[in-house]
Amino acid sequence: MAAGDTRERILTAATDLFGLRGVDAVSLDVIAAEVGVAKQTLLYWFPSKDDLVQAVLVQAATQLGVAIEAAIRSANDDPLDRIEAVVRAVFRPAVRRPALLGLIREVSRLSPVVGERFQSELSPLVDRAVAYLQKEMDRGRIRQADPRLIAGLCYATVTGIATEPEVLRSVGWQPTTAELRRLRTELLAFLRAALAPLA
Amino acid sequence: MAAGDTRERILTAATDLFGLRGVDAVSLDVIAAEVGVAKQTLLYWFPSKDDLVQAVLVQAATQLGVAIEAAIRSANDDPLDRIEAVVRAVFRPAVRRPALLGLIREVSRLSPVVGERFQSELSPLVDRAVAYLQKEMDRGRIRQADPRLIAGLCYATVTGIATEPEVLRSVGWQPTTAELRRLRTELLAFLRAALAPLA
DNA sequence: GGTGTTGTCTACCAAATGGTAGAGGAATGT
DNA sequence: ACATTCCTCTACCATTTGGTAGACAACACC
Repeated sequence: MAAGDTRERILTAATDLFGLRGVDAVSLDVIAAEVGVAKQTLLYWFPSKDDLVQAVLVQAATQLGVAIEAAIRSANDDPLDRIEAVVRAVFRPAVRRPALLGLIREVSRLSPVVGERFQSELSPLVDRAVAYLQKEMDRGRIRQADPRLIAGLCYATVTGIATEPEVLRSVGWQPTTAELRRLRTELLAFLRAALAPLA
Repeated sequence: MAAGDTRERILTAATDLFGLRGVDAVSLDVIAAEVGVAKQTLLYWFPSKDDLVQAVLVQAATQLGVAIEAAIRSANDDPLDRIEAVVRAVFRPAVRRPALLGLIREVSRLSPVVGERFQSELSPLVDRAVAYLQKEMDRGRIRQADPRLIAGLCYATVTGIATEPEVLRSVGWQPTTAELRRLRTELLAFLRAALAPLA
């Protein structure tokens, strides 16, 4: 077995399970069983459950950051196009692995030290986004508003819709490929309308 | 002590604690301590934790339904005004007791039977909302789109923003009264822009 | 006064949980 | 050949959790 392989597999399984059922609801035994390894092996790679949670969050934040970075670089200058590119970049992995965003929702419940660590990992990204929104508002290319709250609202919309399929199911939506594309289309139209400068 | 008082106090404490920390993270002992009563007293009123969770959810859904119903009746005919009234009605209790919406987010993780019970409690409300959106789209008073997904998107935005104060804190937001009003104002402007018919 | 009924309690339990102790196998370096 | 380091394991433990058993007091009904 290749070195580091076990660690990787533990991280993957933990990300899926934590995101799906919540950190508290998933025991080390369950993760160990999923990976096919003894519990002590988990505790060898991650000395405590908190350490494992933190590693999962940091990895998730890093992957998210990379995906967003790439999306921004490849998009054209128009802010709505740029935001659309970011949403597309986030939407794809969020749907393929709903665990990832679901996990972020958990941060508030974790021990403060883990939460702070995660937040410090993410805050440069957030600051940049807010500054960008402010700049484009000044140029009149998106609707005038509080850029901090606009960032929060966009985040809430995207995260909420990507992590609550059961809510959509309650309005008769099914997670088929076609319906997923439709959802993404509607989400983007929704955000464009919400952000476009008033005519 | 008045009859039914204990039961009421258990329900209230359980709603707060479940919504704040998650169902799995809150033990019966903690709830009992919060209420100031023995654990067995909880299990007298609610034979199992699942029963307690279900009671909490049904009560929350009922209260939500009543608040929305009242808001709709008192609003004027314009659909955007009507939606604003509903959001205001939901926003107020959600902020005063963030537990309530936070709990609804938990439904997907609970035992299927509890989830279904809750959904059947809520689905008439949802169906009505979707039908209403469809009607107003046909009349051209809100933007043409899939009414089911628009309902989901509005829900995701409101719920997300009301239940994730730590996300807002990461953009420098503080939960003061003034900031709360500002948040509500921006949320309503965001939704109005997202839903208004294209010019 | 006796006989339920209702509501609360103390005492207890089996299972699950996060974590410790330490053995052992397999590479690797010397 | 031997020691060391790396990785995984079995065995165990203290604590916590949801839940049971049953005592006890207050009250109602007759």
